[in-house]
Amino acid sequence: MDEGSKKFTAFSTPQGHYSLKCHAYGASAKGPLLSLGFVASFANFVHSRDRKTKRSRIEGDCGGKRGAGFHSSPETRGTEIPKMPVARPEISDSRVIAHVDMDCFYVQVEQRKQPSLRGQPTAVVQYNSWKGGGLIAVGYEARAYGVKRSMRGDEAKKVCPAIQLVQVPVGRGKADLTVYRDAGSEVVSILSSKGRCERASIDEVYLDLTEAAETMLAENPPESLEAIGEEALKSHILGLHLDGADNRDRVREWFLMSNADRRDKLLACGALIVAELRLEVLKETEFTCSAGIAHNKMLAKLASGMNKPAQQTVVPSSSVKELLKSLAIKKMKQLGGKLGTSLQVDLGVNTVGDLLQFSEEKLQDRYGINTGTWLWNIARGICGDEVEGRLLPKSHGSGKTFPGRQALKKISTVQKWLNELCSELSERLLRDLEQNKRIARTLTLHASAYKLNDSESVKKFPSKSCSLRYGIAKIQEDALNLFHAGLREYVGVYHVRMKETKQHEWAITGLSVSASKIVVIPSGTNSIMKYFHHQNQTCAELNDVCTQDAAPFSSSGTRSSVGLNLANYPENDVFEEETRFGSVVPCLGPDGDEIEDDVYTNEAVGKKDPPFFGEEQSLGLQEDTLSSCLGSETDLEPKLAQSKMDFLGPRLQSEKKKRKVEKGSSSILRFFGTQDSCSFPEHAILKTFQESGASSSGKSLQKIQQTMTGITPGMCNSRTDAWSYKSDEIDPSVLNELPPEVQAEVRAWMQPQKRANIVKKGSSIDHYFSPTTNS
DNA sequence: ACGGCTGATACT
DNA sequence: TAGTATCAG
Repeated sequence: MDEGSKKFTAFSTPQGHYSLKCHAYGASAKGPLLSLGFVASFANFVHSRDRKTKRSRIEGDCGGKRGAGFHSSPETRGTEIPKMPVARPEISDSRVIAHVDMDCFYVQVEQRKQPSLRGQPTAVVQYNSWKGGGLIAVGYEARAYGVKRSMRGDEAKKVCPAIQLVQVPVGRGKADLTVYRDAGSEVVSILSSKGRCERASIDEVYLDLTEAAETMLAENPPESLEAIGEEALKSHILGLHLDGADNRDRVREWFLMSNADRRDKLLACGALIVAELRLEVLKETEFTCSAGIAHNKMLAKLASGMNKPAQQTVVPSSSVKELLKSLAIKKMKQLGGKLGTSLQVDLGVNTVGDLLQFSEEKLQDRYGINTGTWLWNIARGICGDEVEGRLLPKSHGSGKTFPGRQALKKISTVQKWLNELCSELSERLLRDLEQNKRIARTLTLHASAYKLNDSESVKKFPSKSCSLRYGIAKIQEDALNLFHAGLREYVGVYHVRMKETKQHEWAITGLSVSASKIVVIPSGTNSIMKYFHHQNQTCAELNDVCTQDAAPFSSSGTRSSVGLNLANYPENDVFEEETRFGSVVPCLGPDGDEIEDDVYTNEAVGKKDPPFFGEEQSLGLQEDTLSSCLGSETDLEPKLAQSKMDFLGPRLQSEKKKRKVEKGSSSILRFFGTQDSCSFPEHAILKTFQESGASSSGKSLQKIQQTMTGITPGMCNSRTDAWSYKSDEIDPSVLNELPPEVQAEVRAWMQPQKRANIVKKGSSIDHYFSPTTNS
C-alpha cells in the first residue's frame, strides 16, 4: 500500500461528498446549512461509518466518553504520523457553546493582589535569577511594548524598561501555582451557574448554554427586551460588517433580529447570557475575561481569542466559511503541533480553507479514519465535542525541572526534591479530600534524565506508578521507590549490578509526581473512613515493579526498600552537586545564582524531617474496598449542583477588597478536624497529616492538621462502627452543614451519647479556610 | 539539555 | 493497567 506516503493525485470531488452528505442530511431536517455547504455532522458520521469505521461511533459517542480525543495513526509509512485527534459526531448543530478565557490571568491575579500594578505594564515571572526569570504571563500594557510570553525577564526589560515583573509564589523550592488555581475556582463558581461547565484549564472554561438560551428565546427573546445589555452590545459579531459610526446600532440590530435565523437568535441569547456572566465575574472577582459564543467548542474557542481583552465574539453559522477560509491551520486547537506541521509539509495545507480540497477519504487514508474525518469536519466548522460537566481537575501534579548544571546526580538530592514535590502534592490532595471529598488512587512518578557516559542511548526515563497512600511520608516513600524502579530500568540491570560504578551515569533533569484516578467518595454507608483501610502494608505493586533484578524490597513492607535501593546506587560525591541531606550546597553556574536553590536550601534546612508516626498510621486505601463501593464511572461525578457549593475552592462573596471564602458544607473530614479527641478504628487518618505541618505553605491546612492532634489511632481492624468521639464537642450546626447522607451517618455515630453542643458556631471551621488576606 | 509547570486525553 | 505520547498555554 502506498496511499500513506504518496502524494495525492486524484481526489473524489467535493461535490461528490457534498451530495452524499446532503442526502443523508435530509434526514436531520435542517435548513440553512445547506446553503453554506455545511452538513449536520450526523450525516457525516454515517458517512464515515460507511467507510469501515472500526467501532460503532454512534453508540460509543453517545453513551461513552465525550470530548476531543486522540488516536494514533494506523499507518506509519513514510513520514511519521503523530497522535491525532479523533472525530466526534455533532449531535446538534444548534447548541450554544461559550468559551471563556481569562485575560492574562496570572497577571490579573497579581494585580488584584497588588492594585498598584493595575494599568502598569506587568508580567509574571518565575525564578527571576537566571536572565530575569521566565515570563509565564504578560499583561496587555506590556504586550504593547512587544513583550512576549517566553521571553526572559531581562529581554522584557529591554523592550519595556518600565515593566513590573512579579514573581510567582515559591514554596518548597519550586513555583507554587496555588493562588492561580484558587482564583480560577472563583471564576468557575460563577461561570458554572448558567449551564454545564467544563473547566478546561486553570483559566478557561467551556459552557453549554443551549438550554439557557432556548429558555430565554422562548420566554424573553432579545426583541422583547427594551434594551440590550451594554456589554452585550459590545460583542463582536463575525460577519457583521462594521464600518465606523453606527457599529453599536448594527450590533443592536443583530441582537434584535438575529438575522431571522433561529440559530442566530440562540447565539444572541447566548451572547446576552455570557455578557452578564462576564460582568458578574468582573464584579465578583475583579477579573476580566474574553469569550467566544458559537455552535460548538471549536468555534467558541477560536472566537474567544479574537477580541481580547475583555470582549466577546459571536460566530454566527453564516460566518464560519469565511472565517476558516483564511485561518492559518496552526491556529486550530489541535493543529498547533506535529499534526499541523504534517498538514503543512505533507499536504501543503496552510489554511483551514485549504483543507477543503481534500476528500474525507484522502484525509482518512493519510491520517487514519478518525483523524481524517475529524479534519474533514473542522475544515467545515463541524465539531461535536461536548462540554463536559467538570469543575474539578482529574489529577494533581507537582514537578520541577533541573536544567543544565542543576541536573540531579545523586540519589540523596533526588530524594530531597521528591520529598518537596510529594509534600506539595500531599497538601493538595488533602485539600481536595477536604473540600471535595475526593481521593486519588494512583501515584505516578515522571522523570527526565540523560546519561553521562552512554551517548548512544536515548532512552527515556520510564514513568512508574503505584497505588496512592495518603500521608506525606507514605507518598514520599512510594515516590522514591518508584524513582528507583525507574532508574533501575533506565540505567539497565547491567550497570546496576556492577556496584563499583564509581561514576554517575545519569543526571535527572526533571521530576514530577502526580496523583490521578481521583474519585468522589460516595457519602453513605460507612462514609469516608471505609476507604482508608489496610494501608499499613506498603504497596505490593511497588515490590513487583522493582523486583526485576537486584534486591527485592522487603516483603514485610516497611520502608526498608529505600535502603536497599540506595545500596544499588553507590553514593559518590564525585560530582558538583549538593552534598548530603541537611546541608545543601547550591550548584550554580557562574551566571546563575538560581533562587530556587536558595529557597530550597532554606526550606530544607528548616524542615523537620522525622515523620513522627510509623507507617501503621498512614492513610491509605484499599483498592478492592474502593472499587466495590464505587459504582461505574458514571457515578464518579455525582450531584453537580451541589458540587458547585461544596466542591469548589474558594468562592468570592463580596466585591470589596476583603474577600470571604464560602465554606460550603463541611466535609466529614473537616468535621472531624474540629474535634479534640476522637478515637479511630484504624489508622488515624489525620495524624498522618501532621507530618506536613512543617511545610511552609498552606496555613489553613496546617491548622487543620493541628486540630487533629488529639486524634489517636485505635485498633487496626476495620470496623467503622468502632469509632468513638466526644459528642459534646460536636456542634450541631456543623452537623447541619454536612451533606444529608453524611449527617445521617454522623448522627448514627453520635447515637450512644447525644448531648448538647459546646463548640461555638463557626469558631472551629471558618477561619481555617479564610484566604490569606493580603492587599 | 532551558520556556516551567500543569493538566487532559488516547492508545497500546 | 501501566506507560507513552501529544497538545495547550
